[in-house]
Amino acid sequence: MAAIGQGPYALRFDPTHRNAELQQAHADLANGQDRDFAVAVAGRVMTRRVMGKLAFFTLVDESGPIQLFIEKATLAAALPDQPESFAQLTSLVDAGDLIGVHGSLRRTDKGELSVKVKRWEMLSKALQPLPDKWHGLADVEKRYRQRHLDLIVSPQTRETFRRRAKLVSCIRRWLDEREFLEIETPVLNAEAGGADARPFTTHHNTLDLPLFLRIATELHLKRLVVGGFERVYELGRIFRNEGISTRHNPEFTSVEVYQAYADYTDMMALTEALIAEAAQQVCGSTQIAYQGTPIDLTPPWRRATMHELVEQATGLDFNNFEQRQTAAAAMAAVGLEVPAAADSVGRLLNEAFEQTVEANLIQPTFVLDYPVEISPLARAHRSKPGLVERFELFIVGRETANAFSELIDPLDQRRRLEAQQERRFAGDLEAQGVDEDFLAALEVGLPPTGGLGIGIDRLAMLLTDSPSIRDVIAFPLMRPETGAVAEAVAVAAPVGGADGHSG
RNA sequence: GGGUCGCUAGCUCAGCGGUAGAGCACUCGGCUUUUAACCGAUUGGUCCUGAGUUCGAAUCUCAGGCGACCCA
Repeated sequence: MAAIGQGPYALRFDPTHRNAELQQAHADLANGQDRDFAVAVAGRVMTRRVMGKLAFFTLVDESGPIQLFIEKATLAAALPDQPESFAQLTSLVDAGDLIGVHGSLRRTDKGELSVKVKRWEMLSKALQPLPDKWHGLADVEKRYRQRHLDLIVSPQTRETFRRRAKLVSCIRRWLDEREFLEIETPVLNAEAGGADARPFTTHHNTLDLPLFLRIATELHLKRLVVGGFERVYELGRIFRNEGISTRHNPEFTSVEVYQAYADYTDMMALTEALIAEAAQQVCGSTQIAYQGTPIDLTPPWRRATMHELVEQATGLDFNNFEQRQTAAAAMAAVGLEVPAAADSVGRLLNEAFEQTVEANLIQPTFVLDYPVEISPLARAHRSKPGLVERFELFIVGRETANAFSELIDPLDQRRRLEAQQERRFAGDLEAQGVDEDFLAALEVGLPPTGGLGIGIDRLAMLLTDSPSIRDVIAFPLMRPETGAVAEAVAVAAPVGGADGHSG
């Protein structure tokens, strides 16, 4: 590189066009014709075809590819003082390098719109070769661990993350337009509440304080509603210390929405409208396909109570059961498992639901009216004893949203959280504790409020037709490869006081 | 947590008890209409790790690592 008087890593370059713009604007150029139109484009060289004094490269920018028509005579005429420009371009530039070129347009005899190169410069030299240009990255593990390579060689991966970005911005826009205010709440908390899940733990050095990463944004958002913000939301990352599967990543993204003076029926309407709009924006239709199955997201969606669905699936009417033992016997009689941890009729109902109904809810379905035992933050149902005003939305058998008429009675809330805390003391690591700051806020007065949480990753899977949550998370959590573990431990252990850039 | 499968060159893969291979990429040479360019030559290896069986192990056995999928 030194031989041609420039370094391998340029400072900057000014492209005049994106490749796709050129393809579109000059679609009328006939085969074999030149167009004296000055352009500069930049991108990554993906393929090279050199044949003596003529060469064709494919240059890809974010918008797509364009061919470079590289003719020795053209380069020599444009740069009479640099007779070696063609030889340098064809010998020094490899597939994978980022270059910028200036030239005019020409459509080749074979019909490929090309930039006829007059000048070129190396913008960034690649030291590592690209994956196989034909097969790409087939190894799933490498795709996740080296996502940058996956993005370079897989248009499908690029499209997935474009769609995810569009989904997120669409949700924010939709809520902003309806005067919901996005307020960021703490990730680090002394108490992890708002959901049943094991939290990650960390530690604040100066305060010598154990802290938990949030498992939900619920409690803080409701405190903001107490404070007078009648419509709030937060779209952000939450963390749950649980296993990894095609549907679970330890950090994932949710949007929680709270609307004062609303109840769970209002949240149902909101959920339908928001997700239908997102599908329309991201997929161009509310009728989509997921892994070959047609999914119709056109509102209104099916609504059914948990009791109805379980009865349809099993023949068991849980309204008839007052004792756990009776319900357990009935479940066993129809061949369902009866876990010991499910210590009430309500928990058994939920078990029966999970075992027999959940996976079959393919089309969007609102499942209504959950047992109070598994819903400590939801308001008691207005007419059904033992139940709460709660729904979960299922699509392709997966829980995609969860909403309640929020529990606003501070005394009832305290009793519910204390019951949860007892379960925690009894060994249930996912049970919540009592958050006194939250309860104190409720005592000031939370208006009647509807609350909703949507799992962004699962929605993104649906709208990008992705079979695994890792396909919609750019850098999913992976166990370090062998060797990296010992190294990481060695680096982490002895450090004290050096805080890097955070000061 | 259990089961199944995978791990060989930078990438995609073959080899399955007897000298570690192919295509692409890289390097060199040739070529003015290619687009998986082509032709010729060269180069490239911790066969995931360790132990065992064997005259001999990428191959068989065991243990471990990482991953994928299914189940709980």
